[in-house]
Parts: sequence; C-alpha cells; structure tokens
Amino acid sequence: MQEIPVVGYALLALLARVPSTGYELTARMSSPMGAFWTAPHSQIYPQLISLEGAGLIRHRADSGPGPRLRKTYRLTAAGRRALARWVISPPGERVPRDELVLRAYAAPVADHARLAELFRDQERQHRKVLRGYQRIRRELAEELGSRLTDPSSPSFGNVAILERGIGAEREYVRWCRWMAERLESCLTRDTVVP
Amino acid sequence: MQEIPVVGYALLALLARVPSTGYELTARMSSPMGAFWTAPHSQIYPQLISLEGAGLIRHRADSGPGPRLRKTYRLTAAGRRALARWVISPPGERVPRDELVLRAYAAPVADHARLAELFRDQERQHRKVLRGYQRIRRELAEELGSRLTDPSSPSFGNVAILERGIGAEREYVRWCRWMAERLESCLTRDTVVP
DNA sequence: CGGGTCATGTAACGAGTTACATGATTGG
DNA sequence: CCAATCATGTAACTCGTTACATGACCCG
Repeated sequence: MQEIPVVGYALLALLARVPSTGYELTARMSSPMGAFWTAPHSQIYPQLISLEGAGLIRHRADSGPGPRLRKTYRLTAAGRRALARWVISPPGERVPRDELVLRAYAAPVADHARLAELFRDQERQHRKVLRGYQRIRRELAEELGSRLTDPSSPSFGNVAILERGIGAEREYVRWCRWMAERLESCLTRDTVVP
Repeated sequence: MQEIPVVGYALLALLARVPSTGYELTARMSSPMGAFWTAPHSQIYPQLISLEGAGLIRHRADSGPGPRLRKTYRLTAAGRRALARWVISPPGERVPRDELVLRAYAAPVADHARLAELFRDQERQHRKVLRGYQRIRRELAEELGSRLTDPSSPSFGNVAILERGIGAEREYVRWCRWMAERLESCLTRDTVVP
C-alpha cells in the first residue's frame, strides 16, 4: 500500500462534495481550485484507478458517449476517513517556485525600461484575476448570507480558498507595482539629469 | 541547442554576482533565493555541465579537497546576454501548489478543533519566517542607506525578493489567522449553546 | 456534414527528490 | 580520532506536462 500523492487527496476533496466522472473532475480542478492545485486529465484518470485500488473511491459505470464506459466515482467511507485524516495532518514544506521573483533577483543585469513594462503588465494581469475573485465572492456572499463563514457549511471550502486567492493576488499586485515604481524612478532620473 | 530550464537561469543569476563552485551555489540557492526557488546539489552539478556545454559559463579547476577537482564557475559574455534576455521575457504561467489551501478546501469534512490548531501552528511558523525577513531587511537598510532601492545596485535583487518575501508571508499569516478564527468561532458556539 | 462538447485512456519526456558514493581538510 | 565541513558526482524514482489516440452525440 503505497503513499497517496497530493493530487489524490485533491480528487478526494472534490468527490467529497459531488460524485463525478473523470471528465467533470478535470473541469472542477481548474476553478476555483485551480488557483492552488492543478492537474491535467492524463494525471487524473490513472490516479482515480489507483484510489479505487486502495478502496477510497468506487465507480458505477453507465454506457456513455464514445467508445468507453462513463464512470461516475464517489467516495467510500474509508475514503472519507482518509481525507479527514489527511486534512489535519501537518503539510509538507511548501516549495515555492516563482519565475518572476527570480527575474526580479536578476534585475540589475537587465534593461530597466523593458523590465518595468513587464512588471506593469504582470500588475495588470493579476489585478484582473483579483477582480474576478472579488466578483465571485460577492456572488457567494449574496447567495449564502451569514452561512458564508460557517466552517460546517459545504461551501466554506470555496470561501476559504477565495479568501486566500484575494489576499495573495492583492499582495502580488502590490509587489509588482512596487517593482515597477523602483525601476521607473531610476529611468526618469537617468533621462532628466543629463 | 535545447531549452534551458528555469534552474539554469537561477544559476546564471547567482553567478552574475559572484563566481562560485557548485557547492557554494547549492548554499547560496537556499538563502535568500530559496524562498522562491530551490534546487539540491544533485540538480545543480549536471545543470552546470550543460550550461558550460552551451557556452554560457566556464570553469577554472583548482585541486580542491577530496578526490575530484574544485571547479569555480563564472559567467561568459554570452551567459550574461542570455540572462539579460531571459529576465525581460514574459514568465510562464505560475503553477501554484499549496497543500494547506487544499486542506482548507476540504475543511468541512475535518475535525474543526484539530484543524484550528494546525492553522494556529502555521500562523506561528510563518510569523517567525516573516520576522526573519524583516530583520534581514533592517540590516540591509542600515548597510546600504539610500542605495537600497536603486535597481542598478547589485544588491537590489536581494531587496526585491525580500520585499516579496515579507509581503507574501505577512499575507499568509493573515490568512492563517482568518482560518483559525473561523474554525474557532464555530467551536465555541457548539460548546456554549447546548 | 463539420466543429464543439462529452468522455477515457496511453506514451514519452522532463523536472525534481531522495538516496548512494567518495574522500580530503580542519577543529575540538 | 571523530565529527563537521568542503567538495563533486551518479542512480533510481516520482511527479507533472505535452502529445497521441479514439469515438459518440448534438447543434447549426
């Protein structure tokens, strides 16, 4: 009985809400969860088979469109227990990988004007994502009212990751603007002084 | 001529400052850059060989301790150009993977008391990291004065990633506290009411 | 009848992690 | 003399990405 990779628990978490096919899981994985974990269908289908082998999920097959069966997966009792245990287990060290920060580190060797443009562009993009998250939260707030922040409510998970998404994007936008301002201030000085 | 992976540019960025051995690069990779990109020595040594094959770095070998030669690598002119070009190229989509957010998503199926403890614990850990970053920035500020935010100064890279690190950790701490408070408020209600 | 959606898989590759392997110098 | 540090590599494996492969149904 080998260890379940994180993507496996991501699938269990999705199935804990609604039984789904691999195809539906692929779609659900990208929004809103996609902001913090992604997986293509080529990773999902084999993982579903392995989770079923471990007895954590099981499927019922209808005859679907296409050459193969349509399999709808649902959590087993063991699966729900495994998920509940994993959720309260200490998370492994986060391995942060951000190419943009790496570029910022190497900023002194680069063309400041071009780099400033790049950061302004990133600022715009992340602000757009931020507005998207804020809109979704407004809609959720109207729909749910006071149950919005009740951890027992099934949609609390969505609210939790939205709260994280909004905070993370807001901070990212701030940093991009900070970078752009530094780089631009250095430009104007260079152009004005001589 | 195959594509250079991101870790390759990370090494170029480090070597743009000081010529180093693979061993030194391994150490420098973890602080302060380690907050946004990491690589173990088993990834670094082969990558150095491949960068040298591409003509972006070259080494001089002294006889070092141990059975093998000690190789000190430095950037070539081509390497510096390649790095400068990469820095202003648009970064690939960030793939964020955060197990803790995934746990938050699955919060409704878990034991709220235990999960609250987990988030309090994470809050403490990240606050500690945050304080570490703030201390380093204070020291840098004393050392550099007004050149602190000059993008031409070689240590601007450090300041840039510190600014990002401080912002990111501050936000993470805020979110952990928010999660813990939600989970705890639900607890007290459950215990007090009946 | 052609393109989009639903639907499920496999193969090849590259990036990253963990473990194995070796050995000289330096300081307590 | 033993442990830590300096120093460089290889091997096995897992995780994740990109590409290949197939085909029914529905709408215009």
